[in-house]
Amino acid sequence: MKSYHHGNLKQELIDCACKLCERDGYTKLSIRTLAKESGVSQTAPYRHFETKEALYASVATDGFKKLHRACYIDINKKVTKKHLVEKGCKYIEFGLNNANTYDLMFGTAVGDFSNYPELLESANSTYENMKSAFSKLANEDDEAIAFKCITLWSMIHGLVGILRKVQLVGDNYEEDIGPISTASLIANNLEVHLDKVVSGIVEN
Amino acid sequence: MKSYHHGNLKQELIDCACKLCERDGYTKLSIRTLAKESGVSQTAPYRHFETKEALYASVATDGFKKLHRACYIDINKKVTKKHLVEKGCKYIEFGLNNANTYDLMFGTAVGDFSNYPELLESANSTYENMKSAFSKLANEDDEAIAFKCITLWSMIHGLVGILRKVQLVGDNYEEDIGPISTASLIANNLEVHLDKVVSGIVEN
DNA sequence: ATTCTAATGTATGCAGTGTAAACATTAATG
DNA sequence: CATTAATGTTTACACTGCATACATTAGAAT
Repeated sequence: MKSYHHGNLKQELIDCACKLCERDGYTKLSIRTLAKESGVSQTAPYRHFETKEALYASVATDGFKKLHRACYIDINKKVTKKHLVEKGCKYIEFGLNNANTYDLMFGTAVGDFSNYPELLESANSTYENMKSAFSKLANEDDEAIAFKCITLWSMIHGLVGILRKVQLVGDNYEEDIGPISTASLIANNLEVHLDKVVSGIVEN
Repeated sequence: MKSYHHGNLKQELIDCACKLCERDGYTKLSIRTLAKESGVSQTAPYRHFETKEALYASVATDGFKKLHRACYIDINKKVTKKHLVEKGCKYIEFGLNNANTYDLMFGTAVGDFSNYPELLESANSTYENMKSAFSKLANEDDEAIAFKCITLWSMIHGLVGILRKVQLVGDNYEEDIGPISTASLIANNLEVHLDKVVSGIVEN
C-alpha cells in the first residue's frame, strides 16, 4: 500500500523530467504527465517547483553536473594540452549524445540563471575548471587565460551546435567516399580536429 | 469596412510572429493571439500554416534571410581576410541583437529542416556564401575548405551562445577596470578577437 | 456573364496545459 | 501530546494547438 506522502517526490520528478526532456525535448514535457508518472496528483509538483521554469532549472542543473563530471580535469596533477583536447571531445560528445538536454542548458528555457543559485553554480564550475586547467598550462594573467578559455569554449560549444545541424550543412561528397558530410567527418575525427584548434591557442 | 478575406494574411502573420518571437521568445508565441492581432478568427492561420512548427519554420526562414543579408560577401570582387572578420562580426552582432530569433533558428523548435525547403535553402545560403568566400581566399580542395568553414562557423556560432550567457561566465574584474566581464570585453573587441581566430585558419 | 471550384475565412468543440486557491493528511517540532 | 509546517489532493480557470463542419468569395472554365 502507498502512503499519502510520497517520500522522495522531488528527486523522482527531477529524474523523470531529465529522462523525458532528453527523450522528447523539453517543450514536450508537461508537469501533469510528470505527476502522473510518479503516481501523484497533478498539482503535487508545485510543492517542489514554483513554476515550470524552476523544474527546467533543476533539469539543467543536473545536466551541467553531468557535463562537469564528463570533462573534469584534475588540477592537482600536471595538465597537458592533451588533457584539453581529450576533455574537449568529452564535452562535444556530451552535447551530441544529450542534444535535448544541452538545448535546455544553453537555450532560453531558463531565462536568468541568477534566479537559481544551484544552476548558476553548476554552470560555472565547468568553466572554472577549464580556466584552472589553462592557468596550470600557460603562465599568464587572468585576463589572457579567460580569453583563451572563452575562445576554446566557444569553439567547442559552437561545434556541438553545428554538428547537430548536419542537414543544414549539406556538403556531401558522395562521389568518392560515399555520403559522408564534412560535419560527420569532423565528428569522426574530433580529436584531430580539436587538436588543431587547441594548438592554435596553447603551445605545450 | 473590412472584407471577409484579409488579402495578405500569411505575410502579416509572419511579420507579426517575427516581432513577437523576438520580443518574448518563441515559446510565448500563440497562434490565437497572432490571429487576434491580425483581426482574424483563431483558426484562420491554419489555412496558411499546417502546424505551429510550420509557422516557426517561416519565422526561422525570415531570420536566416536577414542573417544572410547581414553577412553576405560579394564573391565577384576580391575576397580578403578582412572580409571574413568583418562579416563574422556582423554574424555575431545579429545573433546577439536577435537572441530569441537566433534561438529559434538554431534550436530544436523546428525539428527537421528538410520538411521546409525554403528554410533549408535559406539556412544553407549563408554557409554556401562563406564557403565560396573561403575558396576565393585559399586555393584548396573542397574538403579542406569545408573544414575551415565549419571551424570558423563553429567559432562564431559558439561565441554567440557564450556571449549571451555572460552571467554564466561570472569572471568579473571589478578591482581595476570596473565590473566588466571577459565576455563583454570580447564583445567590445570583436574584430580584434575574430581577427586572431581567422588568422589561425587563413593567411592572407 | 454565369457557373463551378478552390482558396480562404468562421464557429464550435475537444483534449491538454500551467497554475491559483482551498482543503486534507501527515511528519516534525516544541 | 499539541501545534505547525511540509506535502499531498480537489477543483477551477484561462489558455493552448488543432480537428471538423460550415460560410464566403476570388478566379478559372464554360
